[in-house]
Amino acid sequence: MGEEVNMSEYEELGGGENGGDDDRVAEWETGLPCADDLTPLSQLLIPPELASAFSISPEPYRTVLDVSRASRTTLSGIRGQHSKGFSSSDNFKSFNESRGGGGGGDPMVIEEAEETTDRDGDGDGDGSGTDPRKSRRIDCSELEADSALRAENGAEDPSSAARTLKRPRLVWTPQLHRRFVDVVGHLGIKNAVPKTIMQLMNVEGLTRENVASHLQKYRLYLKRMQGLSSEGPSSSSDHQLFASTPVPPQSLHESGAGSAHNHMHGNGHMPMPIPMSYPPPPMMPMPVLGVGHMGMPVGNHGFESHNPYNMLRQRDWSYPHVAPNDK
DNA sequence: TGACCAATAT
DNA sequence: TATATTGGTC
Repeated sequence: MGEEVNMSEYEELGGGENGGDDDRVAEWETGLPCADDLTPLSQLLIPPELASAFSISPEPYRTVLDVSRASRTTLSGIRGQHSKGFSSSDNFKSFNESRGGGGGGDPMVIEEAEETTDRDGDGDGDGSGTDPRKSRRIDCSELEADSALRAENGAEDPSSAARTLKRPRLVWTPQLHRRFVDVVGHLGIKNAVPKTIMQLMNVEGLTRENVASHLQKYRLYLKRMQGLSSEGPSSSSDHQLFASTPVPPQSLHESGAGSAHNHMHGNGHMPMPIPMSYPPPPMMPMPVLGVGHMGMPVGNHGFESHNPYNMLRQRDWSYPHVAPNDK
C-alpha cells in the first residue's frame, strides 16, 4: 500500500495477451471511487454501539499496517491453495489492490451460513446474541481468523475434529455474486473457469468448489436466458440474482475457440480491477449500472455517494461473509 | 494429479 | 431452491 502498484502487473493474466497500458489503467483509476468514498479498512466497520447492541465484541482497531498485512496474507493464502497456479501472482494482487484505489486491497470475505435449513425452527427470536454460529463474521486479518473461527466452531476439539467439520454453506450474497459476475464478465464466459474466477474474486474462504458450483448454476442461467431471450423475462427466482449479469451473451456463442483474449472489452485487455459497486438491494433487480459493457465503471459515483446501501456494501465487501475453509 | 463439468445429493 | 458433493473425463 505504501508502495505503488506496479502497473506492469496488468500484463498477461493466465494467457491474457496484450499488456496493460498505462493509460488504460489510468482510465480505470478515474473510474475508481476516490479514497474518500471508501471505508478504510483500518476503520471500525462495526460501530461500538452496534456491536454492543448485538453482543458482538468490538473489533480492535486496525492500523493501516495491519490491514495491509492482512490483505497480503490473504492473498498469499489464496495463492497457496493452488500448487502451480499463476506465473505472476501479482496479477491478482493488482486486481485487488488497485481496486482499493490506494485505500489498499480489500480481499472480500464471506459470511458463513448455518447449513441446517433452520428457517422455521430454531427461533433466532431472542436476539440474545445466541447465534454466533448463525452468521458469523470472520476477520479478514489473516489466518488467525480462520483458526479462531474454527476454534469457535468446534470448540471442543479444535485439532482433529475441526478438520472434519463440514464447512458452512456459502451464501452467495448479491455482493458476492456481483463480484463473481464481474470477474466472469471480465474473463469472458468462455475463459471463466472456477479456479481463475476464484482467484480473481479474491474472496477469502471461497473455494474452487464454491465457485464451480455457482458457475454451473450461472451457466445454466445464461443458457436459459439465451433460450428465452426473445420470450420475455424469466420468472425464475434466480433471475433476481442473476439479473445483474453483465456477461455478454455472445460469450456463450463465442465458441469461436481459442481467442482467449476475447475481445473481452473492446481491446481484450486484462481483467481490470473492478470497482465493486453494487447498487441493487437484494430485492430490487435493476440494470447494472456499475459495470458497463466495457467493464468500466459507469454510473457508480453518484450512486455511491447517495446510495444508502453503499455503506452496507462497503461493509460487505471488506468484511466477512465467509465460510472458513481449511483444506 | 488436478481441474473442469455435469449430475446428483443434501 | 441453493449449495455441496460426486464421478467421469480431459
